[in-house]
Amino acid sequence: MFDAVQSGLTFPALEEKVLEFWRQQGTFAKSVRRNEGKPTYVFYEGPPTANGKPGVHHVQARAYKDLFPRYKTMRGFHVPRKAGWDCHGLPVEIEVEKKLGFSGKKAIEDYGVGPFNEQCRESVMEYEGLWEKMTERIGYWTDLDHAYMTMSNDFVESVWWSLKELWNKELLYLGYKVVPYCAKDGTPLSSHEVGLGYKDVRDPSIFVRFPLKTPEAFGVPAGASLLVWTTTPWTLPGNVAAAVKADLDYVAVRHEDEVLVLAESLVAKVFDKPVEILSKFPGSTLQDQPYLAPYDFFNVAECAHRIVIADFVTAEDGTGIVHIAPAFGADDLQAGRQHGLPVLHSVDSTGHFVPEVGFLAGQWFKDADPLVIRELKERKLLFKRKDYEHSYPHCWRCRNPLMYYATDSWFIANTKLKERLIEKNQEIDWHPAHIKNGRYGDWLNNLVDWALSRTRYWGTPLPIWICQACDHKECIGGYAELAAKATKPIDLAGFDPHRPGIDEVELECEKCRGSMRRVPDVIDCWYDSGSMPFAQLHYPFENQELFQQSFPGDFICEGLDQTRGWFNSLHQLGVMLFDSIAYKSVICHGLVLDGNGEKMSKSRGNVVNPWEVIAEQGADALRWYLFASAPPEVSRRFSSDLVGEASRRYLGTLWNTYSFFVLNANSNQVDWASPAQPTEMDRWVLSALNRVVACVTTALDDYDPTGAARALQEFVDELSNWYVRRNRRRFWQGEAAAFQTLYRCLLTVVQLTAPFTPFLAEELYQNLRKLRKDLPESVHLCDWPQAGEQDEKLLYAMNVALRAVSAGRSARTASAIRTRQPLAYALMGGRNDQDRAALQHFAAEIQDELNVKEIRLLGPRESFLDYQIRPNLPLLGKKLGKQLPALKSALAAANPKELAEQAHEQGSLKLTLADGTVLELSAEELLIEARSPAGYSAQEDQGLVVALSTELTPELIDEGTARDTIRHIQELRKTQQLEVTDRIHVYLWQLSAGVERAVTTHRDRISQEVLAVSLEIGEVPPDLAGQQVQLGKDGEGFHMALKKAQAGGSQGEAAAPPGNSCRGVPGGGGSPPWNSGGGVGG
RNA sequence: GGGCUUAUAGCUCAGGUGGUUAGAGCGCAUCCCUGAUAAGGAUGAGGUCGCAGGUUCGAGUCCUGCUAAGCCCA
Repeated sequence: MFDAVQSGLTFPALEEKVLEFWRQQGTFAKSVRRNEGKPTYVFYEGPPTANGKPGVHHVQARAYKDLFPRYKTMRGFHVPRKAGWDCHGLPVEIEVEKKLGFSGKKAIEDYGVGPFNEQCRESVMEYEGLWEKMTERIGYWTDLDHAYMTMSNDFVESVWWSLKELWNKELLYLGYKVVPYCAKDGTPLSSHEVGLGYKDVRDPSIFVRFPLKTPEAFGVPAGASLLVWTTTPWTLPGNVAAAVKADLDYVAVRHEDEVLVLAESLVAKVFDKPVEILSKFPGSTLQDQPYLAPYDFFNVAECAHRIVIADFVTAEDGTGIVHIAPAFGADDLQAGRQHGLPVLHSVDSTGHFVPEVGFLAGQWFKDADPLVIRELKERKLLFKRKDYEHSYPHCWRCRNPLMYYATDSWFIANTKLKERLIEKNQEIDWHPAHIKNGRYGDWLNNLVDWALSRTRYWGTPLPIWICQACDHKECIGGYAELAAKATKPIDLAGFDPHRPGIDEVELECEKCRGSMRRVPDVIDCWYDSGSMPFAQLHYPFENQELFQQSFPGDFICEGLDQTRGWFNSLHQLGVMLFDSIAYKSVICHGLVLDGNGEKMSKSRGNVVNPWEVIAEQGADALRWYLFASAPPEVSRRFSSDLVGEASRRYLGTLWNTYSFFVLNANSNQVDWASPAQPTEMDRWVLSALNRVVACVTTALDDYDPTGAARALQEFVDELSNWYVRRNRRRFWQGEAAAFQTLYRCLLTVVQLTAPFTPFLAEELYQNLRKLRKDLPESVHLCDWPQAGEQDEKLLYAMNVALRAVSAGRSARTASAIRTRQPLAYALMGGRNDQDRAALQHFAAEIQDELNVKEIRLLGPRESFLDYQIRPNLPLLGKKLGKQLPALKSALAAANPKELAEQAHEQGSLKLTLADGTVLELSAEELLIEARSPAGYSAQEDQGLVVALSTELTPELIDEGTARDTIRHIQELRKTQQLEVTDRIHVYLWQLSAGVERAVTTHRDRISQEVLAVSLEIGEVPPDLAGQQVQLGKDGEGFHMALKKAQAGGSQGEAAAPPGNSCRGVPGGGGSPPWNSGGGVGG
């Protein structure tokens, strides 16, 4: 029938087997192909760089990236999945530099850009093999054979096309960008590199006088000066303006014999002694006031050396007046751009002062501070000087302090489309939702133009050529266009668009026939990744129709840190090129932390190797943990133990249930064909199944993998620990309805779990499919299950029953009477009619589970019950407000039993408060709950009362003893390693009086339960070793022995009832007498 | 320095619109059950719900401030 479930098989080994099956069957390709022609669900792969080894955090992203496409495939969508690799960028260059032992651009240029870029090209895919292995092993289905690569000619050409589109829309321009710059190495540093080199240093901070030219204009005495603060004295020769904040208050003060202007709130900090305040005005008053520049080495147009308004000015340090040198600060440059100020490069790109700066010419910028200070002091412009310690970035290679420096850069004027970008962002379905108007919304609101240039080597070359003669500029949008305009022929067959080859290509200027050369920059590699929706298809040179169908994408998923990275570049390019969003839904996942909650990083050495976890727990376990443990956006701690825990709970339970099913299905002749009459339990579990189908579907549609996983987990737990456990006897007896029900549950769960744990799902499915050859050859080729009807009343009733059982077990424990000992009856009461009906409905299940012979349902007015009465706060809170505390104390003082009776009889009751107020309350406004009656072992849960009668009769004691005996014989069967189906001869002797009575009375039952063909009482077997059994009670006990009966012997009379065809299933005769309890009282 | 996020049991996490005794799993201790058995169940210990104020009859939940951690930006 079904393949026997192997014992001792581990999940990792099973997964390897499934992988082989998928490989042989080509299951992934089939799953994509089967929905061709149906609506497409578009997934975009955010390309990783394969020049590092994949870690657990990569597995995390890939788990989600796999889940939703698998789900959508089962929902009938066509889901092509193209892999991709990010190839360009500084990280690649740095890796190669490390390998070659280089530091700085000069070493690269000496080595040769050509050979260097060749090294980069190879390095990019250094660990491709490892990535592919990992991708396959974790079951991430993606088409690696047709992966896009951002360095391929086709990809680069599409990027060029898009740049030309922007060029034609006049969105590309040349400007300055302030970058952290190492003057020694002659290179800008990435923010990552800057972060590597912070050091605490001591720098001068100086207060300088900028004499005002016309202070009378705003009522300040002639001769007054601005008091300006700076921590970089060397930038003062580049000064072009002073900035103030418009809504900050400024004052003119008299200090000794001079008048100084500064922010009011900083007066006390700047001056040691009290000063006289002459006048006060907002910063806006100072706008455009001219001042005498500290230096006039440059011939600056009229626009400079005046006061400007800037938002970034604060009143926290200094004087509230900021010196502006646009060449040496991002804020400065921004202010300069806003107010049309010139950029003075008083220091050149090697870090030395230019010849124009007289006394400083040729000085290294950082050595100039003391010289400037001395010079200012001589000219009496220095007001005061302090030293201060701060953390300042240094070059991680050469240890020299960095210079913030304005360099030439090409920009994308995306701020022109700012409103549209913000508008379109509203269409994106962000997960978590707060990113939309939080982190990403803020970013868009504070948008600045995108600096595209990178003065590096390994990247997409910027396709802009400039005429050496007339400065005419041209942007090239494709290779054919390039070949047509190049002065020398280009062989497009062997063409490489990368540096340095492309640098050699010259064009003829269409304006002056002069020679045009390419600007040497490469572009920001974020632009590459943002281009992937069209560039992966070589659009518009090919695949025009395909692109129309696959843009925008339905779903993308990357780390939260990509908000301003890939998520942003995609959105920017989508809006700028196509006036569209680029993706509809996005999951931003959090970080994977180590077991101590620390970020995993190479330098800390706490990176968990995913291979170890996979070898130990398996890929499904790892995937399941990632899905179930926390929502994607939450950073979670990670350890192999946590994965193991999640795996035991879900995978283990599901496996157990499946294995139980197969074991029993194989040892029975189950009638699978004819529809069997379901029991109430069957109907319940099928309702619960429908509920979980609906729940998982809704959660996945809402991109909530954790909600889906947890619902699934809860159902599997209920299925195993309630449905299967309650129905074990039905399975032993081969009852068709039970098998058909469990089969349906397992098959459906296997389909539901297929996108989450694809390996286990496949393994179970292949075996379950043996019954139904009409099913597809793989679970991943199945349709997603449809949710059928749910019987809400039944679901509610079972919930009540489960709570009653739980309370009953609790009462059992408290009674100190073992569960094997049957009890005469249990009293049960509910809060309302609905709960009481539920208890009645499942009385048989409850009494069997608790091993009581009868359940007596308590009516609402049982006189011996205690009651507790509490206000129904959601109702009364609104009605009474401040009177609530008085009501509570009145209720506490009253006799709850009398009040309950009054409420039951009249439907309402009157209550007198301490202040004499009489309140009339309806029954709904109070929670009247029965409490445990005295004299019983009772437990109560939210108004549900379960009280066990603890009085034992001799008959009950005998039944208990008989069950004890059975239990010990079964134990002996196990220790003698008999098969479940083996028949036995049983010998009992030296029985105590109680045992003898019990065994004699229940002799047939005992025989049936233990599959005894004979049960000898009082006879010592001649050649068998006996075992003594001591029952817990005083002196009760017996000796026992058993031996296996010969097959084909005189079996049957005691064990299997005539006509029962099942092959040796314990308890073939149905329920034992202690489970056939009486009816339901009440 | 700014923005966003997070903070609940030893660990991992739940706790719509404020409401009654703050829950689950794991771990620990004790016990029960036992042919799904390397499972299952019960009980217990373990919480000032990060801290401090405020609003309210009532705050884990709403408001303000602070602290810590993380991410992004400067």
